[in-house]
Amino acid sequence: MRFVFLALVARGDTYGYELKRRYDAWFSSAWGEVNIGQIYVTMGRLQRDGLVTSQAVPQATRPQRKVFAITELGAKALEDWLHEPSELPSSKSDLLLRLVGTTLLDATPVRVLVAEHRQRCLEALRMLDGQVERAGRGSLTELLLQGSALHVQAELRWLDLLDQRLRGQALPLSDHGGVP
Amino acid sequence: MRFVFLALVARGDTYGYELKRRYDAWFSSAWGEVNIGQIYVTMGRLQRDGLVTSQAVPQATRPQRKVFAITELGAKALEDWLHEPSELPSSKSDLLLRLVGTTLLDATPVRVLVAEHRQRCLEALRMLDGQVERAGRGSLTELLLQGSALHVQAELRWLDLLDQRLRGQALPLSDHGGVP
DNA sequence: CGACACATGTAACACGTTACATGATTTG
DNA sequence: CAAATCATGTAACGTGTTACATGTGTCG
Repeated sequence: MRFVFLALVARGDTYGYELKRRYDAWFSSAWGEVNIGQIYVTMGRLQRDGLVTSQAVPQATRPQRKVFAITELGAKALEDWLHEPSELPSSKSDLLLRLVGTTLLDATPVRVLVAEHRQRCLEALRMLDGQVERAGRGSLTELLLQGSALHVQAELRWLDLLDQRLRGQALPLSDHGGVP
Repeated sequence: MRFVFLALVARGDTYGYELKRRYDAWFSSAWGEVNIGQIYVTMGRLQRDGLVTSQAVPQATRPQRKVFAITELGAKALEDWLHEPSELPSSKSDLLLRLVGTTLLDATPVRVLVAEHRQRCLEALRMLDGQVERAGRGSLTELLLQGSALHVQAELRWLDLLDQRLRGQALPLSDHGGVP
């Protein structure tokens, strides 16, 4: 997130309130609106780290603005970040953690939980598809939503794997090395 | 994570060091070993929140153990957590954030970055497949690794979508509402 | 007057993560 | 003796998140 805000500043000096407008213009339809407080927190941290500077700009009527500008250090950090290899998607999704939890408890209703999770995924997928259609063709929003949809589909496939196991054998798992 | 540890305690009272052994027995092949420090931090927080209690158990020779036990509150919290609807996979993957960053900068080498990202994903997928084969058939490890693989595949599909766009039009994105 | 948009900010919390400190006991 | 193992812990950091405080000017 910090780098997203840094990139937004890199598009031209701004102050917090307009930064929120920029963010929302780009991302609100896919990610929701950003909490204005978070902008000031994040920008404060970026400034602390020397990636941006700020300058107070008084205005005739309205309260003073604090205009942020990216520094050389910031531009370099951004550049570096863009070229770093990205991390793989986290292997610890919320869904996966909960099913792991169920397994650890030897809780029986795994099948039920899996079914419920699948329902929710399907539901989410329907919603995402609806949003995708409403989003402009070729828009960033469309692309972001498609990304989400693909990951939800991945979870559905994973649930299929789980189901196969649950059908095949009584206990789904076995490699815990004998420790209780 | 806190709930994973809580579930491990729910399998029977333990102390930190053995908790690490349990965790590693279940998860190290898919998630790597846990840092021992994290266990004490997490257990401390669980205790602070009343989800576990601890009791010092002196030993003949070795240093004293601090044995954790789950409380009623903890058992309830765990139960509740298991039945909560899980969150959708985060729509803000590291990869996605970086490509968004590239877009915001109007950086030209999007194609290059996409190609590099694809290489890394393919590479990761090969590694995961290798690990899956090495993992026991039907093991938890196998299931976790398959989950990761599916999400990497989702990212690859997303990269395909991106590529289609990059081929189709000069600028990949357009819905930023006209704000700079 | 009161509500609303503009504008900035802070304090606090949760969570994960790691580097480091401490000390005892066993083993080579 | 030195190193490894057992065992516990803490201080600090990074990051995201939100609830709240504060103030001005405009408009109905």
